[in-house]
Amino acid sequence: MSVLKKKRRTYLPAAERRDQILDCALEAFAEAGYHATSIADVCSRAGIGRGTLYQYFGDKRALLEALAERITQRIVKSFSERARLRVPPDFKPTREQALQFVEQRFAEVLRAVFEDAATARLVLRAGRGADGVVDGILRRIDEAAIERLEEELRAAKEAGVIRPLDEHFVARFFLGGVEKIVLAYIEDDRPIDIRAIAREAALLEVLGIYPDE
Amino acid sequence: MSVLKKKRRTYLPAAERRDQILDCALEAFAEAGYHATSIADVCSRAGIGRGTLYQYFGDKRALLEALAERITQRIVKSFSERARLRVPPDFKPTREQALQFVEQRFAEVLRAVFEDAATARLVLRAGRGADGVVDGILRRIDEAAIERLEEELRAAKEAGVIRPLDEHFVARFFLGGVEKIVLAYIEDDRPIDIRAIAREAALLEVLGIYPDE
Amino acid sequence: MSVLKKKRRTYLPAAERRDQILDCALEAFAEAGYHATSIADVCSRAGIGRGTLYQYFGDKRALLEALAERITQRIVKSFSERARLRVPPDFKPTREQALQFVEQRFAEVLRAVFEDAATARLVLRAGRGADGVVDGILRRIDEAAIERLEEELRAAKEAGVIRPLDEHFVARFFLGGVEKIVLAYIEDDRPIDIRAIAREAALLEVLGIYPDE
Amino acid sequence: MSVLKKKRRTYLPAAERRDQILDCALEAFAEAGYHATSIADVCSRAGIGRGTLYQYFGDKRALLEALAERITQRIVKSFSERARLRVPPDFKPTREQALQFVEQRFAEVLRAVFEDAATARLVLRAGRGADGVVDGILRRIDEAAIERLEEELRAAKEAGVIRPLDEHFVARFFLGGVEKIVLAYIEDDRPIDIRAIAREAALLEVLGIYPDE
DNA sequence: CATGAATGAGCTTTCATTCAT
DNA sequence: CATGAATGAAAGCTCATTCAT
Repeated sequence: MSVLKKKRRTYLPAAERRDQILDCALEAFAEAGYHATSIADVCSRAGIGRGTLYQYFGDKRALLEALAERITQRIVKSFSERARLRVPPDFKPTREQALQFVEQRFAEVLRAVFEDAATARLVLRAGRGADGVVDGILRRIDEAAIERLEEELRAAKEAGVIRPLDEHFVARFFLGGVEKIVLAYIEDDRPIDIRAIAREAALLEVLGIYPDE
Repeated sequence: MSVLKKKRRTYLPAAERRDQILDCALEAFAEAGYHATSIADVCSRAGIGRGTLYQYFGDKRALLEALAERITQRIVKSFSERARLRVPPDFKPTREQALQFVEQRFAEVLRAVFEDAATARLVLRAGRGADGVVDGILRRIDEAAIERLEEELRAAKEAGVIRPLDEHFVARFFLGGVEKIVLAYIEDDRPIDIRAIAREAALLEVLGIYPDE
Repeated sequence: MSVLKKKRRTYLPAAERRDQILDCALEAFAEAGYHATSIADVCSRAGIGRGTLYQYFGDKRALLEALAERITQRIVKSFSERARLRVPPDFKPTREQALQFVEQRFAEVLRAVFEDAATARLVLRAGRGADGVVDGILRRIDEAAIERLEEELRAAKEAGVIRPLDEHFVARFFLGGVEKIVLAYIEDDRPIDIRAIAREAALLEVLGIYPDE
Repeated sequence: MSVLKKKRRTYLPAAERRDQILDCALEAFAEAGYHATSIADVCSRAGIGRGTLYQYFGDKRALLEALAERITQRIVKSFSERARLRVPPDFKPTREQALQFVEQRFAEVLRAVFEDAATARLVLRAGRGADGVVDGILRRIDEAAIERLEEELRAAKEAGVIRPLDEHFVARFFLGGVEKIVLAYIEDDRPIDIRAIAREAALLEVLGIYPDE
């Protein structure tokens, strides 16, 4: 009778439904934050009943954990697919070569973590302080990125391509810098210009701010 | 009448009571995060009834806002007390001079924002993603710091003391780096070693990672 | 297709499937109680999908009703198979004869109702307070037993074999006593020793506690 | 404006409020059973908000536990107030004396446990099978009564006033009988005639069913 | 100024039941 | 006959906020 949104029941293979729910949860968390998002919000986005969500995720936290897990997987995979830095003996890159290399490396990390604005929002803002357990998971994402950067720095240092420095500190410091820039993009709702960020950050990392003599 | 430890009702001048409540709130938020902290937590720390708190703050968010405000004030005051960078014409600092200057500047910012671990926790973690409005306030703290750094960079650039660069980007980037380092201290529950952080960050800022020729 | 332990779908004639489901339901209810048992519990015990159960039973309560019905049937049948007490005129049993008779009678009732521990659990504990309607059904089981005992008492009284008494009261009272004892066995998870219970109860019923003169 | 039941907020001393809630809960549980009673039911009976109930009881089970506790207390108190059976040496009661004594004893127990119909309902029906923990508490009530009866039987046996018997069995058995009778009253919604029950039960206990010679 | 009992909107979660396959 | 993904009413519970004292 009524033409109103009675939204016929739809069936989906389990794996697809799970992914769909995760997509909706990501969207919702990114928009409003974890706490401000209710299970009902996520479900209505997904066009499912509340009970359905609970067939796939034990509770609200599990949803966020699964989301974080999915991101972690993507990053780990992205990193493991690229070969590690191999510096040939006695290779002395020019400044420009060094710049390009660093820039590429940054871009790679950025693309993995901030593939889309929603994920960036989740990792950098919506998920923080949400819950002790989830905080831990999000931190692992950072640690994975830091570790990766660190390895590269170590290789470069050993090859004498960069000056001696505390790789862990530097890796963390620069990831922090990059994240802060990404955050600014997010907060202004601008699309994240990964290439530009990577370029500027590389310049900074390689040259510092001291002028050439 | 009652001889039981009924925690005799205490009276305090309004301003003092307000400050005391804020102190307790800061403590509580820093320990458990904004959402995980209940009004009752704050009140019992302050040794007051729940109604009393509401005579000083309209709602829970107002508490966080007031806290952020207090921090912002401190930073603004701290900054305005220090003279702006004045570079004499034709002054060419040595690298060491530049380093020392940058280090001092970082230390100053760090001390203002991360004076105590609780405040650092609040700004960097507990307050994030807590609430749209509050996020805005916390962002203002960052913006204040960035602006300050930016001004100095601009002055230095105009004096030709540093290479040409996008001051806003650089200021934000380095604040992000510093914050990330501070966050690591917080998460490991180590006391924040402001001097060491400032030194390392200055090195990085001034020299980058490229080796001397 | 799938090689996974997908528990191949099995087909059963309706009557058999129905019985199997009832067996599983009895087991589950006895173990955890009616409310604490979920339809899913019963189904997984039976190795069937949830929808299947609903082809045999309209709802959860119907399951319990069917169970109670099955027990009632068994008791009624058990009783109707045994001849009623026939006291020959002018027969004066000795005490020992009376005792043996009463004991046998108790044992018979006990065996019918408490044939297995699961049924006993259901009737005495798991089903109680479960649901208004079901309570009524369980009560009918009791009433059947009471009625049976009552008839025998009446016959005995008319034959002058026992002292004058309110048969209904006595029948109910002694059933209550016996049930309480069985309950104690159940709660301690001991196997129900029907013979011993019947003996003690018979002694009590026949002799009371007053000493012989 | 509206004259509708806006039910002005009422304040009560904590102890009174607690008792009032317990009274309402007893009433509700007795009428509908534990599971079928919702927290909202209890609260609306008490004319309070749902949150108020949770200031006094941690959760729904705690409500039932408190109720059981209150009953246990009353029984224990009632028992401890009465002197234990003291049989003078060489005392041989007549049958009638024995009867009167037993009758009094039963009446006492009955009055303690089944003071009001609602409590009787709770103990015998509404609370059973409600929840593992509460079942335990209700069982303790029974055990208290059984223990009491047992002690008296033991004293009587030692004095040679009754025949040798298993006191524990007999105590439990007779409590079961009495409860079953009370249950019948409850289920038929008749007022519990404690005096009549005690009389009949005493007759049965003392004399059994075997006729006088 | 201070209190804490009272409140109820709103959230998460469960689970008996339905139905497209 | 059988399935299990989907459902949503209904429940328990939390906690920021109010207000009579």
